[in-house]
Amino acid sequence: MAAAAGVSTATVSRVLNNPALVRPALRERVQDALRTLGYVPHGAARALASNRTRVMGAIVPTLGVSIFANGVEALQDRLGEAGYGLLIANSQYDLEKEYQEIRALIERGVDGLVLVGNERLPESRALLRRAAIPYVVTYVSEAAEAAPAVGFDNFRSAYEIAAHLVDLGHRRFALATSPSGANDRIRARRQGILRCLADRGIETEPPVLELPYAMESGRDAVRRIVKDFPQVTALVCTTDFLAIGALAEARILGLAVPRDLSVAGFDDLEFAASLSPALTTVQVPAREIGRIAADRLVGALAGEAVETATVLPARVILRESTGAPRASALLAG
Amino acid sequence: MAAAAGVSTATVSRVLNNPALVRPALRERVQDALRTLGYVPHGAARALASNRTRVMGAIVPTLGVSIFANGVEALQDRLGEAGYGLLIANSQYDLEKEYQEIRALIERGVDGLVLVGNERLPESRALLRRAAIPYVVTYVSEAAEAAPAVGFDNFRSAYEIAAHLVDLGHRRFALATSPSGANDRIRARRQGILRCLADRGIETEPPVLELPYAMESGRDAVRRIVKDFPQVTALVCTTDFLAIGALAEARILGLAVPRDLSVAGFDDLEFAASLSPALTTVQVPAREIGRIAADRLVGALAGEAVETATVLPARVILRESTGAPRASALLAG
DNA sequence: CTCCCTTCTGTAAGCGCTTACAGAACAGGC
DNA sequence: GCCTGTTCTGTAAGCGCTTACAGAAGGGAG
Repeated sequence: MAAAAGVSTATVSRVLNNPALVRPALRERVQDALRTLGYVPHGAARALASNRTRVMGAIVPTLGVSIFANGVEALQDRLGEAGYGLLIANSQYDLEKEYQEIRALIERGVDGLVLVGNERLPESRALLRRAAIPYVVTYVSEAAEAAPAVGFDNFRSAYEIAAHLVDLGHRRFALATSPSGANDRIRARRQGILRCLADRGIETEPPVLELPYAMESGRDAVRRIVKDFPQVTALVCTTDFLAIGALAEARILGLAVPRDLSVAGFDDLEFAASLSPALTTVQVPAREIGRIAADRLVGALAGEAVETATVLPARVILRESTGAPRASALLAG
Repeated sequence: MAAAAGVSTATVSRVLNNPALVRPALRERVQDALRTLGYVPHGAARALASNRTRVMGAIVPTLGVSIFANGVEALQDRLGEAGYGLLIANSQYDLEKEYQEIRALIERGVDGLVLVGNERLPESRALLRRAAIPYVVTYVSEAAEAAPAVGFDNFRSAYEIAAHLVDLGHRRFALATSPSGANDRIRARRQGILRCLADRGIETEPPVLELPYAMESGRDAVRRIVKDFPQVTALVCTTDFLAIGALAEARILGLAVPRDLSVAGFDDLEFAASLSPALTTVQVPAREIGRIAADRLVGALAGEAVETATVLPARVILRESTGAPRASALLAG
């Protein structure tokens, strides 16, 4: 390659990495040669010599949940624009697996890392510290570690959606949640809901149904409510998945939503708006999170000062699945 | 590191890559040192010396479509088990962007590549040829190139779902499809449907509505049908997204599904089964595709002979959104 | 025209591994 | 105990780049 343009490899390298260093005439000669030869730099050699792989890593619980899929897509788009690649891995909501994946990504030499949530094994933190690479924690509003956070306030949004239901007149609640082990986002949502009810003077302790992460679980929740907690008029779910299942089961059982039962979700999946009734839920700024996480990482590598936390708005979207409870329910409550 | 165990770097390398070459006693001494020092190999140096990055690349149209998100997740899982990482990129259904991403991934030195579909720029093919890395094309049932295919038969499945509707007694059809440019899968589905209708002697040429890929488009389709093609009793969509929008709009307009209008989708998204009515659609084996694509790539690098094509079953799932047309419609048709 | 200073280009030393090759260690046969 | 053959380990040469350093080229002042 260098020979073809009659220059040294050093000059070629400069044309590629810092063209301003090379006199225009020479630069163009090299660029021509580059083009006609269809030269493709050797990434590994570059990485070894420069100590930068130009690849970032991201570990999300699963791509099967669209807020993560969308976040990763936005992350990749932005990183691509900045000249970085993206290595991905899934933790499956398992801290041990997350540790393994962090290790694997560090070994592959990622320049930076995007993680989800604040819950992490001590070994993971140690690994991160030793690797001395920048990383951001996402989908949460504050970082428990030195890393900046990019996300939204799960507690607060959940609090607000519960408040909306209280304002509508509901007094008897039930809560359906996916497993909260190793998932601080879900725990924050749950706590936000319970805290709101407590603050608003709801005296009846709401049943909390912790169920597997699946639509089927939402159905179970409704069956349980009908059977064991018939006074309940509002079901708050910590994810849309559960809420969608709940809506489906309510229809099957002949419960009118929201007249007999109000249902609220969280995440605002694409389908939430097209359900019948359309689902009241919290819109999660997934793409925004991905985009900003990319910027933070690229910025950190460029030596920018890091923000501690970027808290994005997560709005409650009022739709048809929540409404005032029936008068009879109010009396019964 | 080597010093800590009192051996040469060559021996350490052997312990890591081919332990059988090292005498057990020495091997353990080295492994101990490895552990206590928390040694992490330097990926780029390894890649440079061995000419293998242990990273694969995948380019999908978008992660926002869950069949691709699930496929990528399964792909990553399997590759991870085999010791490979996964670099991802999105083409956004744009062949030019796909070319750019292929180039970027090759430059990063991926050992193999997973692509979607058979439609590709000549430049992309040239790049792939020159890079001389194995790759597989997915979500299609045959490869137009030297690469093996891992997927299912879009044409055939679409044909079958159309046949189901004809069997139910439908004679007036409409077709809603997402953009088919740069998307051979969608084109195959469309052709499968049209071919079936032709084979079955449906004489009225069905209107084909090509619309943007969005739920909203499904709504548009139903409005168009009501307005311009009132005799239509069956709407066949090339993706569930459109079908779900169609179902939503039908409800709004007071059309009973399937009595007034049968609606069929394609993809079997998670929600398809929970809609009301539940959607008749084609189940796409996304995870299976990801898993097998990983195996093919890993196998090719291990020198295994390549299969030409792996065609997985994609079953039609009959649910509630399709049924016999009203008698009056039949007469009108 | 010479000298000095600035700007550009080439030389060469790595980056941290893998691996061909050669030499050391050991076992077995005589 | 010596020789041969086998098994193991060390030596050293890269892998294809980047970059510090030095040397060449060019420009202006005297």
